Amino acid sequence: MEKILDIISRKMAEAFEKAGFDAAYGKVTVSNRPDLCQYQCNGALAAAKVYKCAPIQIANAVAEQLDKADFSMCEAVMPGFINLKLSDSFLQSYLEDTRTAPDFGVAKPGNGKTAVVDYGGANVAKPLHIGHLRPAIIGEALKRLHKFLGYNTIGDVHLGDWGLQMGLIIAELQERQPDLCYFDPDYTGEYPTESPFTLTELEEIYPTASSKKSDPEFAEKAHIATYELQQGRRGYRAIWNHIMGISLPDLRRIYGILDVHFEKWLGESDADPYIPAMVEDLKDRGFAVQSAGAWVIPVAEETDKKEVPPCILVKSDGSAIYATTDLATMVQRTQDWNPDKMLYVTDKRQNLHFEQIFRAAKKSGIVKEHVQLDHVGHGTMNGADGKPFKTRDGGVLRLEQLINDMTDFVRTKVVENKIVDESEVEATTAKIALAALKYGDLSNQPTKDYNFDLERFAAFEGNTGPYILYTVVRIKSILARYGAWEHLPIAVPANPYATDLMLAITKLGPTLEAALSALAPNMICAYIYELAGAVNKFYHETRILSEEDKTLQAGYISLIGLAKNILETCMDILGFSAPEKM
RNA sequence: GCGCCAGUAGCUCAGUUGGAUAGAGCAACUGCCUUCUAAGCAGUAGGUCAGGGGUUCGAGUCCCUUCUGGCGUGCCA
Repeated sequence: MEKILDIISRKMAEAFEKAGFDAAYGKVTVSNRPDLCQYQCNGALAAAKVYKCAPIQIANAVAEQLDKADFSMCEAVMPGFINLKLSDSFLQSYLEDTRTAPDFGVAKPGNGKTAVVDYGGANVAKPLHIGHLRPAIIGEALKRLHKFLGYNTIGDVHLGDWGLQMGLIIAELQERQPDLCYFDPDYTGEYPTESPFTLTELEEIYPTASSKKSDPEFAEKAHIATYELQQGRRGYRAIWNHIMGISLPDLRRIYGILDVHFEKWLGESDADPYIPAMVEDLKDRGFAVQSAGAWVIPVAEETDKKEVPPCILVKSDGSAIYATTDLATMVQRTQDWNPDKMLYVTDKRQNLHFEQIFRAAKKSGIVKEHVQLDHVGHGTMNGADGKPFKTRDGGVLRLEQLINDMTDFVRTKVVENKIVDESEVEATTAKIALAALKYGDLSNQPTKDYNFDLERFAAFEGNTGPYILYTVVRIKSILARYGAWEHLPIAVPANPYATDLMLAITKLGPTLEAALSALAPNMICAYIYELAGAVNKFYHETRILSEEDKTLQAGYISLIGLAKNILETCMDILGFSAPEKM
């Protein structure tokens, strides 16, 4: 469906042309003075300069050319704005088209193209912590947004399972249990299927090892272990398998609670088979050069305002680094999926790294020129006091603990309100808590740091996830009492609250498209907040179930039904959903 | 040093192609439940958009500059 602004702009452009001016000035925007009009055109102000006459004269001439059937108001006002209000018939017929079209008539710019979203960033051997919340939530939302807008999407968790961290664990394990068969280079038998450590132990081993990186002797051992693992040393691979076997189910479980689902559970290790050939090829074609003992790809460009260091392909000790696995992953993705777009959702501090590998990939042809590469660098989540989020003892807060805290907080309120039966408390609580958590995060711009304030996010009033859910629940309640409503046409006479709601509904398509091109789920949050507000105002001012004019009542029902469907669609893109009652 | 990002109401934040009177929420104060869920709605109050220059008919938005804070700056991810 053509967007409403495009339709009006087209009509405005025609009017400009008829009045003897360039059609390009006919662009119409949503009014920033809703008290005066619904839409406005500022083209006459810009045109005045070129045509050397007063903007108001142009505005008047243009306004006269507009078709009065489409507008209940079109007037030129000083200094030269053209203010517009749509006619009821125009708006209603547009809304009826929206209601009946598939996916509300939203355009599908994806058009079957493939987008890979790389957004988990979880490290095996390490429990998910609060730092993993944002990439999971933002990535999931961006993936679903792409899918809704017509992309074939592939979400890949891209596990951190191949770097120095694995060497650190192996080195630490060897110090603790040097007699294990995994460390015996002469061992040729089968390795035990049972892991020598539990999940809990593993979660303690890694941080301990990591804290010993400053010890040169230990660091050396870890580097060697990393190298040998990557070279395929049997015993180390066996340990690696144990780590994966223990970690993955737990990662899946936590992501599952967040309703975050990956199509692919690949990791850095899966890129490993692609590394040798890729490195050889890059050397052969002269893209990789030796520098300070390492092989690097120079990626600095003449136009750079800053110094862009080369992309390190092979470290001086011969092992792979994250740039290596990331590039090899691009090789794999291109080969297997041939994507048109690759998105990386990680902490914004990795921005330079992605700049480097994007350049290296484009320059060397690993990724073709037309492929869109984007790094969605998100900010840090801080505590309510604005300082880095720490537990009482100064440690990093686990993601699961954060979810539990939110859930406990919400559960108390759900129980107090006594709206749902005891048997439904947990399910309702989970939905509200998830909405609170996700909306609280996603409503911020991805790039910005923000302060996590549990009570504020879970507050049952204001601009929060629960507010959106509550709006949907109210509509559901009315619809359930009314009966079948899905096929009722949109037919609501002029009424300021209904009109505002209808205007809000027409913004769905433009909002989703803008969110896609800006990679900004916060735009969708702002939209559903506006839409929910319009619903609640309408709800407050209109008696629906007690309306005696059945035709009018059917129109009301159809309108709120459409609003509910749109809210639920947007919520689904953001990754949460409403309960039946709350 | 260089580079990137941020600075908007007491607090947390919107404001994405430069437009009329800078918007929400929280907190404060005031109204509205015998009527579809008051987790709601309506209202009051709160701003030299960090400071200073500039471009423009018009700047929170673009350019320059200063200040403050955060981050990055070749073998961690």
